[in-house]
Amino acid sequence: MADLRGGDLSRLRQLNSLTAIRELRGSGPLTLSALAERTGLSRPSMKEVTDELMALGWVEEVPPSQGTMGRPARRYRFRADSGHLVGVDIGGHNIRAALSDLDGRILAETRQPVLPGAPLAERLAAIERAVSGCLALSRTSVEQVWLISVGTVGTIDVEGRVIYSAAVPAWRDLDLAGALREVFPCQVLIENDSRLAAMAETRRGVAKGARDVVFLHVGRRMGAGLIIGGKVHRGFGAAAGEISMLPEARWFDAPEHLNTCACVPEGTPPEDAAGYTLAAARDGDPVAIEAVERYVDDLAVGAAAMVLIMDPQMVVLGGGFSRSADVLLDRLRERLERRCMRLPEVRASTLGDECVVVGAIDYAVEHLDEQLFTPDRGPLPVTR
Amino acid sequence: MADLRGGDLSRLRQLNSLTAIRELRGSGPLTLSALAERTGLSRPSMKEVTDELMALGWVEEVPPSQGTMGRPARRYRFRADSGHLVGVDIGGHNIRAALSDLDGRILAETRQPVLPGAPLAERLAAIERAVSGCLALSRTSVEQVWLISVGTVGTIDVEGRVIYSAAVPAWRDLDLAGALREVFPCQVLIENDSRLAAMAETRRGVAKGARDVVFLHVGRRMGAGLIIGGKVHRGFGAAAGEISMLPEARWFDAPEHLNTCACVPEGTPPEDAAGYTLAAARDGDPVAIEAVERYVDDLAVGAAAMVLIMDPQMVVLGGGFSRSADVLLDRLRERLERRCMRLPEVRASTLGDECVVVGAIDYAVEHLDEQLFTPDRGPLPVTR
DNA sequence: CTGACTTACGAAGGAGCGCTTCATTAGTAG
DNA sequence: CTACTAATGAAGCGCTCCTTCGTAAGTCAG
Repeated sequence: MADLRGGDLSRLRQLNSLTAIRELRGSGPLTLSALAERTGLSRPSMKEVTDELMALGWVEEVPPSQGTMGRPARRYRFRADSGHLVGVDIGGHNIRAALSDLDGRILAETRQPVLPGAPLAERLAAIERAVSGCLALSRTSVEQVWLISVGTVGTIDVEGRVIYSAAVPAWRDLDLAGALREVFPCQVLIENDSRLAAMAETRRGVAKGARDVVFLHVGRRMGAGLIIGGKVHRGFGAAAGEISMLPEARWFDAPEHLNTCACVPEGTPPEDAAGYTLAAARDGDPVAIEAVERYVDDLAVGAAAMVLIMDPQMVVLGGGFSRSADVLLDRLRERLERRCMRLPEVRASTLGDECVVVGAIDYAVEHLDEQLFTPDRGPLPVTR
Repeated sequence: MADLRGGDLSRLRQLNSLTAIRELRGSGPLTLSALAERTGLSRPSMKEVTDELMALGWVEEVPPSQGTMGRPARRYRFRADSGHLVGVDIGGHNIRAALSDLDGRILAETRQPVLPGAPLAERLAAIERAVSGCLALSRTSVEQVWLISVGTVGTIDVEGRVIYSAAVPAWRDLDLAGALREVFPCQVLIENDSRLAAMAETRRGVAKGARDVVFLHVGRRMGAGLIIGGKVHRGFGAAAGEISMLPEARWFDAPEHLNTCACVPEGTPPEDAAGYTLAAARDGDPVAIEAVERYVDDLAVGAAAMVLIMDPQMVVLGGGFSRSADVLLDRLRERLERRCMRLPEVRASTLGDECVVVGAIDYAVEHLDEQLFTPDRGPLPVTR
């Protein structure tokens, strides 16, 4: 039930302006006639609307397309460059940042390595360096950034305070949103990284267009993100997807099967062990295959729980181990098939390491849209 | 992002009419001034809207309230009696039906006993008897019924075809919606009964107002229904909530702890065994308590999985065993607290056996609202 | 290069909806 | 009976969108 409310005449104009913007955002430059047809308005009215939007800086004219019959029509397009969005991925070893326009098109990316045990101040400084780097790369000033969207491990409450973070202990109880707001003069959004990755996959990855998606983060730690009805599902206490806490789901220690496999040569750094096992399994090493089988056995229990409870359209395998999806996918499918009523599609992430940053951007775009298209908050800033 | 679309001037009127209807439905009879204030319109405009709605039969005038200062204001109210809704609960042993007005206020209820093994035709006949009974009780003709909403065990696909039903094998592959549509000349909705019970609890039961709710059906069979964002969550293949299929969740055989308890006297009919055990546990029988502990141990695993994955605001315990909620609730809470990051509220259903019928009615109301308040489908039938 | 054709533009006039304003009406309080 | 209160109903205005028309700016055929 949409939040429709009638009202003044001016409200009707507002509604029409917003539909126009939405159409322009959705499909490149459009002529007046095309816009009129899509929005259902007459051409003269459409003209008035676009004139207003141009004056406000939301829309601009582009050169008419040539070679058509008849008088060339003016074309208009959404000014995606009238503002910018920043996405940040705060990982254990790396901090990634990306800058995008208002359509979520990525303009620049940077990465700042950081030691897992680095103190708080150092981490925050690295975040600032990563973001500034992006801005510098595309010659954008920080005032042009409308929204910063951050993904990190752990659970984050509604106000952007970190509740719990196993990977980055220093994060606990930190008012992350507040700390970032002091550095960057704009709105700050914080979300769990698995949820943002899930978002990215449904917006531009392998699950594009799906409404209900379960994203499995398989890597040195296990995590999950849910998309329900096309939107990120946070849960009442922002703790949705934490199935790895349940011993019976057998997720928490699952990676140990890969880490402690006998096939891993002595002296291998612990963070490379699992990767080695997966590679060995691909090459047919029976010991490694045995370890992978046991790993997927465990992975499938928690995954089946999520599938049975949610009945999603698709399960997406992401995170570090998803590089070895060829070794994992069929095995996971086979086990899910056995346990679930209806086997959803099971696919591997296509976005790789950028998954979370890109998801942060997509999350920001969604947030922006929501502000834009929610009546009573009115078309946002004007002619920046 | 609301489904806002601008358009014609008449569209604005439509929007205003709908908000007026919504306000009137929400809070009893209202005067013009009150309506105007709530919708944001001016009084003269409001008058025009209500005149139109009266002409269409959606709204009627009621006598003005007396004893107020100044000229008594006309009062208007939504004509909830201008149409009717029917809810049906197809259980193993009973078929319940209820008739309500368009606000979901229940006007009549009936129950038809039916044998678990009854053939298809007999069951359908019982449904028809139950519904006709309701109509007769409140002297309503079948033409006045806008919507029939049915709850049943098993999974039902989008078109109303039964995919799977453990309790009623004859149901399998039956086009239930189609069969009912042949008998009743109106729209037919089919849903899983646990989901409808969940709906009832969030609409008028113990979880009223909550947006994310997990409903646990505890009884001779186990089931679950999810409410996410205030709406029933079906899942992509209408199979959401089927966690009892997962052996590791330990739900499927959980009731056996109660059924086969040594405390149950020989000769007790099998359907009463669990109830006996629960009652004995309440009275302090240590053997029964032991069985209940084991039962809740199992129940808590699947429940914890749902809580960890969804992070709901509330868990509602419903179904036959919830009559013994006093024996179960604290034990369940204690186990969930141990397993989950954040313990949601855990409460017992307050609606009892009528849960599913009432939920069916609520589901019908929601469906109606959605049709009503979704633009482009326009205010439904006129002056019935 | 010219004329026919196609398509878009822009201005003018009209209808619908909501707003404000003001005199009128129907009650209660003293 | 009079003063006061609050709703009613009618009149006039402004905004938004619509339809209709003549005009402008291209392409295409000869």
